[in-house]
Amino acid sequence: MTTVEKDKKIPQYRQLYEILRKHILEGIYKEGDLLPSENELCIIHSMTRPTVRHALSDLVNDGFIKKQKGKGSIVHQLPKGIGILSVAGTTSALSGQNLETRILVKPNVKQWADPFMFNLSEAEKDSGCIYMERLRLVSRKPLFYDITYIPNINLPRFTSRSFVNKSLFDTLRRFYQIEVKGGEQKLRTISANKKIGKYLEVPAGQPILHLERKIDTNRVGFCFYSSLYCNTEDHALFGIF
Amino acid sequence: MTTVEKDKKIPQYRQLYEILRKHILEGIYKEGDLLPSENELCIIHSMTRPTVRHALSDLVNDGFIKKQKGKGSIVHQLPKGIGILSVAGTTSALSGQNLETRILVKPNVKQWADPFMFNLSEAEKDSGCIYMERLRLVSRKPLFYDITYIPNINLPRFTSRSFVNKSLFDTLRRFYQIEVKGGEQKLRTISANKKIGKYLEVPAGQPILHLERKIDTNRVGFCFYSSLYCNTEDHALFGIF
DNA sequence: TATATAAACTTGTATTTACAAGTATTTTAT
DNA sequence: ATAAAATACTTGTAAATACAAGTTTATATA
Repeated sequence: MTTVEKDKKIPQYRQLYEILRKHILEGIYKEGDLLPSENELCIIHSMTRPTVRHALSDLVNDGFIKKQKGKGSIVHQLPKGIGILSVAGTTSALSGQNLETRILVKPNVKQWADPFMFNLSEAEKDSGCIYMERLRLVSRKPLFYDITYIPNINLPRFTSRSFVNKSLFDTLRRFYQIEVKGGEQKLRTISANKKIGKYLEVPAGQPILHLERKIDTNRVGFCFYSSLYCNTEDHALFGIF
Repeated sequence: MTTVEKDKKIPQYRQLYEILRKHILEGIYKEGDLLPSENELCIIHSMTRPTVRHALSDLVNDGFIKKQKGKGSIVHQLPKGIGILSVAGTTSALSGQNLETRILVKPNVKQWADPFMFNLSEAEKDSGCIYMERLRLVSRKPLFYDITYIPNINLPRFTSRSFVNKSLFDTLRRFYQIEVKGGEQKLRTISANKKIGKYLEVPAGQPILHLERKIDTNRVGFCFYSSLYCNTEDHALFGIF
């Protein structure tokens, strides 16, 4: 009963979502394939149709499948992602193996920048922020330069954790039970300055994509923030809407 | 009973979605406000909770509200949008009045470019495409340069319609009963070349955001495509995830 | 008065049932 | 053999119900 106990708090629709998502990413269901019908999924996983439909609805929103009335759920293979971002490789497919994370500035407590890219609550301002800079590389080439700002609220031992080749999201989820729910982002293009050019290994003046993102979590009032510079020369960012 | 007949085919959850969306955009519910509770909405609109929750779920996905367990649905005012895109003004708020659409190349039937930015089906290739170029201006300043590709399948009189200051989406919906369901997009940054610089009124070499988008509709197998160049100097693109 | 407790209210999850509408298949009639 | 009609299967919409869990408000207690 341990497995049941472990999954006790995870909703059924979420469990099914994770299973199907995993199967799609593993290639068990390939692009264009039909998923089992909703009624079949009900029987297979001992759920009712609304529960199955909740899982499928989330898969649609995350771009893994599209649904067609009268036909079924069609797999819509997406490029692999980095965190929330999906990256479409123009040359080679992106896999976990040629992906590397390098820490430029280790997590340390700071004051918030003023003005900040998003409006901060008083509680956030008062508590200060944990600051870190990371570089994401794909096939040895730097792709993202990411500055992360996390409110310093009830995150014991956070600054001493290692983030090399580990997802920040995973760390937050594993050690602090913080789940990413969604967020908002602003997109701009800028010309690489000296500093960004150095990190992303591009000449100054090259057009760079700048994302400012606010990331919401399941902890009420707890968001974190990211300023992300991306070189889209070889890899386009990919999104669905 | 005409109004009832007119809305006969529109699902109840969609009707509620449209009402609440309108009220939020009109400012009846302002940022941070709580919407009526789900049970109140049930009584007000004579629906059951699953129907109300369907509407609210769509509003969450489209970024109009966020929900908090035990509290309610909180309005999350977004910048006004252009088509699917949301634009965040850095200087002044964006309103419908200072928005202008200019036709650069009137709709005309063409062959598809080869290679095309997305994979095309045989049916799409055979039928050719309707091509048009438009410029979107905000406060007299060009913001988007948009090249649109629409498969020439069963769209009588399309090339003779006017699109000045009219949404392409509205035209497709009104005259052809085609509704936009969603889509996918690739984001890149480029340096403005001479042509794009001329249209967007920026010096050549300026960083420009390039979006390649495939837009799905309710007509099975019918998508259209857009290659969009955006000057993000004054207005950032805005998105939720 | 201040604090702890209880109640009321809110959204989240889940089941069961029913029918509508689009798609695919099978059967039937020509 | 072909075409039309019927059938089965699929997703879409919707109601009624129940309980869990988080938030707010009201109440009782110290």
